[in-house]
Amino acid sequence: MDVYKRSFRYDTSKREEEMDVRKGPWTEEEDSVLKAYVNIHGEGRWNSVARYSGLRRSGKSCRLRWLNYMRPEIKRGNISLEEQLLILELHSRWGNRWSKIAQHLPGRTDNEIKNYWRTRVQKQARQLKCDVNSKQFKDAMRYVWIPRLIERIRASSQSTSGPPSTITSITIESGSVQVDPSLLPELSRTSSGSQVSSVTGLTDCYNPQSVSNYQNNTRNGSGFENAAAETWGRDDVWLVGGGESSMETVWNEENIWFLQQQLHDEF
DNA sequence: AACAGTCTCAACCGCGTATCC
DNA sequence: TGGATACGCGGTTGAGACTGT
Repeated sequence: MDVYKRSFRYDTSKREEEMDVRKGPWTEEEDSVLKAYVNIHGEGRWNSVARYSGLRRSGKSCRLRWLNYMRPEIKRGNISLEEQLLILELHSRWGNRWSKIAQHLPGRTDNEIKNYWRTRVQKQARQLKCDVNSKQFKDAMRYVWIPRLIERIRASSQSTSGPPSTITSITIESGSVQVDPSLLPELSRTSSGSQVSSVTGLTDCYNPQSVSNYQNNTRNGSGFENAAAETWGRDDVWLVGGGESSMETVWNEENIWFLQQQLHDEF
């Protein structure tokens, strides 16, 4: 990569040109300089950080490095099932508002969530040969992926007594998953004002009968949806193996092939 | 072991908005 | 009020890691 390539933007880039700003991966030394500076002066005023810390980096670069990598509360490691569930739900509500979504996942950055979406979710859409924004894919998420995630969250919370989730909107207690209704209004519509809605009810929303009801209530069910309703209600169809990630479990090859058939019968 | 293809994620870019003077 | 500057967001890129042949 050309780490010294120049930008011709007017504002900060103009200054960057003048001061020979460094680009590319950060070194440990740069990290410690940034950390020391932020510890003393606090976050914000990133151009000042760049100017006075001695780093030959742009303010933007300093900000990004701090927010996405160096903040002490940054959480590392795989996105948990609860986090996946929340990302799917919040994305269905807000779309690509990554920073807004990230606000509800403590320790996760917008960049991380964006990467997760692009690498995992969009990949599934590609495999299904449909657009990630298409109704078909959204239905697949809503009626297959999300219910399976909920099922797995419940199963894992029953089988382990590990530390509670750090996600404030979803908590797991004695085998049931509690979801903050303010974040999932669509799913909590039936909870009549209680502070949390149990996913026992949420799962019910996704059983085959409910899917069928949904179809009747919206439009005459298509072949895709009818077949999906019949298939997605059956756990054994989607559970292959045991230890893999929830996505691989749900989107095994056989089922992707099946969904592809159903999706393209529609066209 | 070597190579090719794929995946992951840190970092960059451009643009829109907020703030300052 | 308007221009300059700073900040934040979403989209994109590409190097390195990983996986399959």
